[in-house]
Amino acid sequence: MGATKTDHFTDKQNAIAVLAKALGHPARIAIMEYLMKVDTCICGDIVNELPLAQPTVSQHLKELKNAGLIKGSIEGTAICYCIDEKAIEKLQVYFGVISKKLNSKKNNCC
Amino acid sequence: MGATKTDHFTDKQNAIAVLAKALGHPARIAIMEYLMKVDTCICGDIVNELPLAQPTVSQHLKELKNAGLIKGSIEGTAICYCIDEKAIEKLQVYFGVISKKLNSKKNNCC
DNA sequence: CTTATTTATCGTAATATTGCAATATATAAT
DNA sequence: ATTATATATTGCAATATTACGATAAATAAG
Repeated sequence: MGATKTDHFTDKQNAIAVLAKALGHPARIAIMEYLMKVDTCICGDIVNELPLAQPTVSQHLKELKNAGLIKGSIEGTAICYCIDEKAIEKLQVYFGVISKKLNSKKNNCC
Repeated sequence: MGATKTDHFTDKQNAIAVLAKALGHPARIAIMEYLMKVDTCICGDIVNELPLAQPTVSQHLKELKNAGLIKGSIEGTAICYCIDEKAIEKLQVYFGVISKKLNSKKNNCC
């Protein structure tokens, strides 16, 4: 097969998986970190920052955008990309809750 | 092509990407949540919990294990899987830091 | 030893991802 | 209008992922 069976899981599970999947590539992590570093959410010198060709970077940006992790607004001939805080917030809360639950359980069974 | 160029990125970036990638599938999110829910970190009734065949579940468990997100210990004929807290901790800290930085910046440029 | 139970591995088909050259599109500047 | 600049899209090859049936491996029970 090869196609993910998304319909069998809850919306919440799929939502987290979409975010995680988008971050599941070092280039996209690097893009997110670059967007963090640059104060002004400057655009496509991301290409100069990464060891990848322009079409490849453009594709990674598209995936981050589709997942809702970044936003982009046209700025003349350039495009201004920046992190969508809401997505990061979701991940932070998700792992925060899990982390807290694990600590309170103190499960040392394995 | 098709192969990820991991060698061009930092170890930290690759490490986060590995964790995120492993969680980038709803079945694996569901497995993690099931392991959270069950007090005793019970094993392979995960198969009964998920709408996937046993070999598929086994494969997903292997990927979670390879990524360091879960641990497994043999318990007779069964296997006891449970979450590796350290991995969750890493993710929680990572997104916590980003979230905090974003809040302090209040960047509303896009 | 044989049989059941549980989990892992192999093999394979379907599909997805990664990466880039070539090309298209869109705005800015001259 | 022409040219330069920035980004997106297309097309394609290489590789990876997803899913599962069939089968293997390993322990437990009889």
